Amino acid sequence: MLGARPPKERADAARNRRKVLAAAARLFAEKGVESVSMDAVAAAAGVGKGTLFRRFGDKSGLAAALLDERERDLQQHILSGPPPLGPGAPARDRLAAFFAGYLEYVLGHLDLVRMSETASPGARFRIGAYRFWHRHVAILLAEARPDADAEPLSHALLAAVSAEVAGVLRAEYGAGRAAAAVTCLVESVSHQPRVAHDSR
Amino acid sequence: MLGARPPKERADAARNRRKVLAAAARLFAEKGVESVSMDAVAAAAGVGKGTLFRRFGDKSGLAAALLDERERDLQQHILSGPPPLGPGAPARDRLAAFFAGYLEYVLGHLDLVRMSETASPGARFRIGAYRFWHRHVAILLAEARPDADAEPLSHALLAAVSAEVAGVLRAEYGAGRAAAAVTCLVESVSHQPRVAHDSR
DNA sequence: CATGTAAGCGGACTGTAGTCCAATGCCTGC
DNA sequence: GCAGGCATTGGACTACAGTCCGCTTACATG
Repeated sequence: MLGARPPKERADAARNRRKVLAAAARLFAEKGVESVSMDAVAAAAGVGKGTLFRRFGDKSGLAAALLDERERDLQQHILSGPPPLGPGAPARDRLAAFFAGYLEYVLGHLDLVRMSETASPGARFRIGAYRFWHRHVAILLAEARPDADAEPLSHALLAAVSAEVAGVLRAEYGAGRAAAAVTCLVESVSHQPRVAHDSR
Repeated sequence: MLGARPPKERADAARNRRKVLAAAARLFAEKGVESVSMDAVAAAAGVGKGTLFRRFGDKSGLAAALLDERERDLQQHILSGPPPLGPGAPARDRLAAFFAGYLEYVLGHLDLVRMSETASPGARFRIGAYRFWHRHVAILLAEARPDADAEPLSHALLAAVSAEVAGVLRAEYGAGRAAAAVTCLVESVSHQPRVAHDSR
């Protein structure tokens, strides 16, 4: 079986991981994500810098780890919650519900998500969670718009709810108009277009 | 009058600006944008680091300055070139033409554009050129979709052709499918939707 | 041409992300 | 219970972006 739990985590490693996450959560809440350095996190957690980086890779990895729980929550709702977010509703409605929910999630943790997406170039697309969202959207989109190329189109749609863009939308127009614009975008794309009028 | 050419540029300053731009262009072409440090640019140009930063603000500013000429070219075509990129075609067609042209521009200078957008957080939205593209798209969109909130929606559309997203699209699906997806997105959004069937 | 002055200059300095490797101590097999 | 191997550790180290400020020099003015 593939899920043979690769090796195993040593006890001191697990302890350090918990210490780091606790310290990071506290510091980020206290001083704001931007102004907390990795040195500060390491010092507050009482571990060395090397440990921090070995475990989380880089700053975006640390942010992703902190977001993990919230993400799983949304993922659960998608996989087995009530419609329209969960299964059972038409693809169009599930798409709209997902984007609304995801936008809310991003705006609720804007700084953390931004860091997880921008700390290193292209970080956003390598995070495991992004692959999940992309897959979900692509599957629904393929159903709603069988004429379109769902995979690249899904990346294009998800671009609109990246932390940077979501942040600008809310800052410039407020949360309400931001959400409405995203919904409009998603509904426009998930509608099957009229058949071309010169369809021979 | 406002356009009174604010102060004026000192001769040595102009000379240094040219030296920096030439050196940066050469270094970037030689070694790749990512692996050239600002120190290296300053050294190659024979100026101090302070000069470099005073003039261009930060690394994204330097990249933007190098892209300036190409950008003006596209802007010219939009403002006074032949349709559908220039004026004279229906808004929907102009939108599609703009996004196709802009995607080509981004992919043609991917590393430079990426740096201009990501060197500092939110840099993309502060660059003067972005404001121009956004304005252009918003005006066309307001015409094609008077029912929609054109300004935030334009940000959402432009997100799909950011350097990060465009790069991933081309890397994963090739330039052809990337362009097709962007076109599909834009056309979907710029089509007036069917009137809701329960329109009372 | 002489002079005042402010724009411009440059490089030392700071703070941060991320790397590296010798020392440590956890776990496994006996 | 013990020993030996190897994952883990931690902090010194590197490289880089961006700041600061005392010195220089181009230009306007008389």
